[in-house]
Amino acid sequence: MSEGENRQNEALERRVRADARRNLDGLLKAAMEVFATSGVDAPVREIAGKAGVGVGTLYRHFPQRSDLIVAVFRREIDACADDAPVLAAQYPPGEALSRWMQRFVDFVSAKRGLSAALHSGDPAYEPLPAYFDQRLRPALENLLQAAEKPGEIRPGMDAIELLHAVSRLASAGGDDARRMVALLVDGLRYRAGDTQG
Amino acid sequence: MSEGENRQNEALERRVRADARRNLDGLLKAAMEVFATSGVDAPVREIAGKAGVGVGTLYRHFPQRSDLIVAVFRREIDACADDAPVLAAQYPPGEALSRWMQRFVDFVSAKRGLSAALHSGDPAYEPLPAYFDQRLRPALENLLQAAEKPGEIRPGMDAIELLHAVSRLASAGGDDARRMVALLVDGLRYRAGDTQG
DNA sequence: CCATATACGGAACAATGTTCCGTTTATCAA
DNA sequence: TTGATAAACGGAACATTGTTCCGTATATGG
Repeated sequence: MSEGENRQNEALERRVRADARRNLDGLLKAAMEVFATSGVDAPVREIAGKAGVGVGTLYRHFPQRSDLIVAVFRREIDACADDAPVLAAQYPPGEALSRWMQRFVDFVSAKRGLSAALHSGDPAYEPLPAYFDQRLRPALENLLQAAEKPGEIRPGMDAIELLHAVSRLASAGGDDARRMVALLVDGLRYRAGDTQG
Repeated sequence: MSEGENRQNEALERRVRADARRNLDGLLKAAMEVFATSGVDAPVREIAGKAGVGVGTLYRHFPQRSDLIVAVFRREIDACADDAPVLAAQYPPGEALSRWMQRFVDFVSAKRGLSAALHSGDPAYEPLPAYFDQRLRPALENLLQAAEKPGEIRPGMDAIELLHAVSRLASAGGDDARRMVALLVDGLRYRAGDTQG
């Protein structure tokens, strides 16, 4: 290959058109707003309308409805994961765990439809649980290990399993969700230090 | 009113036609089968087809899709409630509670879509949670009270709240669901006998 | 066996996800 | 600046599914 052709090895074949990027951003913004008010089941046309584009344009950027939902939720997951180390540095292990759990509950409760998408089983949403696990599992694992060491909770709890369970409980929303998650965490504490059956 | 008109006070105005009853039964049977294989989201036409009737007939008996779903699930709830007193008589309170919970988990897990319908929030499904609560709450309340008395679990747990939480966890299905519910029940045991803060 | 209320079947309608394609336009190079 | 062209756009059209409507068929009671 000639050096001229190779300049900027990636992004060689023409950069994305400005209107395309504009519309993609507008669609994400519109979708976030619509999902927040009407829920994730809102008609595609409503989102396209709010973004000021045709449905064809929407489908060019997000080949399936679910792709748009996934794109919107993806960016909401990071902030939650990043809070884990902060709380770990700020509180004793057991309390850091409790607090992050409540933080997580509030997050899932606020995003109506996240839990449903997560547990739908529909392969179209598969990238969402994948990202969810990849990002949140290490966060929770660190908290669990820190609390295991001094014997505050039972050892060997699987982080993914716990994460999924809590996200299910969280979908109830409100104080019920918070109480039930607290109860579940208390389950981790029950007979935590036992060595005999 | 004359005594002649009053004979058999209810069912006075012409008894239901035999074909109507036949079709209603057939629809329920078909729906149960279809729900079991294709899930509760299966098209109405599939159910009508399997029952050998037109969609008009289906809608005559079940004005909304959800009414059919509710009708199918309703009858599945009773058997579960009736097991509570049996287990209570057979095991010590704490174990009876654990065992019934697992029984309940298996029940909800088996009926894919029950949990979703239960927690959808759609007013069309309102009769379902209502029946669910009415039938299962007393069953669980008795188990809880029996286990509270000897101090095996913390007092004051709300049966409905617990029921809803467990049905959410149960929708995961499989061993994960069983483990998480067991963990939640252990939460009830954590510091059960404490009297000071 | 007739009259009639009841039930039936399926075409038609409405809402919504998705595809298609003729039209418009941003980008690049001359 | 301007023209060629690949890329993106818009929205009509299509497919699927819940629901309604109404002309037709039939079970029931006399």
